[in-house]
Amino acid sequence: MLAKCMSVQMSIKAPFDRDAQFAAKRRSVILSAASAFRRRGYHNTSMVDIAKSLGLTKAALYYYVKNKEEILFESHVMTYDSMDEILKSYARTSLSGLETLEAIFRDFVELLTQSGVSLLTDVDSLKGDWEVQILKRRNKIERRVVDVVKRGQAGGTIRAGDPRLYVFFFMGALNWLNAWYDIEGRLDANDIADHFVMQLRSGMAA
Amino acid sequence: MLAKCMSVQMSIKAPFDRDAQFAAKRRSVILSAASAFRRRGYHNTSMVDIAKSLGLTKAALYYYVKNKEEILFESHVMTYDSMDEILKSYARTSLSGLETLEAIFRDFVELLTQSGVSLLTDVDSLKGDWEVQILKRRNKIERRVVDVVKRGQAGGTIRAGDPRLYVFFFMGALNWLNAWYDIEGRLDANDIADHFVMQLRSGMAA
DNA sequence: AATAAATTTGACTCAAGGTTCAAATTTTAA
DNA sequence: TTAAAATTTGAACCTTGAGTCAAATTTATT
Repeated sequence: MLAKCMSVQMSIKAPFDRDAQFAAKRRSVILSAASAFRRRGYHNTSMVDIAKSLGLTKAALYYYVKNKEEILFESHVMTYDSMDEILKSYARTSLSGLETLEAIFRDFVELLTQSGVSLLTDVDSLKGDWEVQILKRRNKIERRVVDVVKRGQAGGTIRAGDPRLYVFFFMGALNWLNAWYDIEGRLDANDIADHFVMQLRSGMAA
Repeated sequence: MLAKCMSVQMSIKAPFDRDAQFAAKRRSVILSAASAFRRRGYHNTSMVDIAKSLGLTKAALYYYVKNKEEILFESHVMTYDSMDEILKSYARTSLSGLETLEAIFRDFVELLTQSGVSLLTDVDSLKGDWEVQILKRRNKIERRVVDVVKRGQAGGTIRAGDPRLYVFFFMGALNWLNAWYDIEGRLDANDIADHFVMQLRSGMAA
């Protein structure tokens, strides 16, 4: 924790390596933990588990992180950052509403199958402000996707119906991915993405 | 626990009330807990919480139940029992594959929104044989639904494609229901069922 | 009313696992 | 080579919550 406090004052002189290395290690702590959370769940993953998978000791983790809850929080943040970026990349697209939705959904599926990032459901284990922040971000993302659906409906590419229900429906599919993806090893990530997008399209096209 | 052991020997003489009452109370312990698990998650729900919501003391719960894990196990069992029943009721139907699937899905949605029963995701918190049993039941149900999809494909009512992926897709939607249903109070359970079935149909029809 | 069975409780034990910290070790820079 | 900073550790601490049990209380039976 010292390192992080120092870094602000030292950043003028300190070589970039320092901070970068610290950040990289911190990041890998969170990613490694996130992957364990996804498979075994937050409460079934102990700090010792996380530490061992990195060749460290439990105590060492606290050099990078305030506490276990912060790890959960940060892993959510990472996921939402990636999703925000995806959404942003389609902000001024010339694609139709439906096409945009398809593209976003495909990127989401790829995000969750390819990278280590995962959609996390243990929001209830976050307390107070942390929980609030994460729920806000989730809502923000859902709202943005809902807007795309509305655009598609206005433009006539997406069928009528409560936009929120459309979004909930396929966000659920996305979420469920975590429960079986790495288990059914024989399914190819691309096949999944193709199928899901196909089902999204035929389920929503006007 | 005595009561349960006795009941076997005493069942000849004992008035039905006794066992029935015990079973009813045990059942309500499990239902009440399941509902809390659904909202807050298994690990965020303590035995004290469960007890309080029934006007009891933690210790009293152990009169009806071996331990906390058994509650989780039994609540899964209850859900799967209900689903089995739904599946069974369409075993010898004359409906097409697609129509059968729609009907099943509608019943599933209603099961999860109307009754206290919930689809539970905390399987990882079950250990050893208990986990195995529950996973077996889940697989069995998924396999049966997959069979319906295959039947629909064979009969030409459902489009081609990996049947498992179809099932995973809408089982995910079903599952995600738990995450937002009772929060968004303004959505009517029937509207949800209607929408979901509509999206299922248009997403899978040949 | 009296007795037995069923049900509930308060007070306790116990283990798991998150967190802390001073000391040891390693890395970096002069 | 050496001193300061960064990183890691072992050994404890501490909180939470599951599970136990003998005793108290309630309910049913004669």
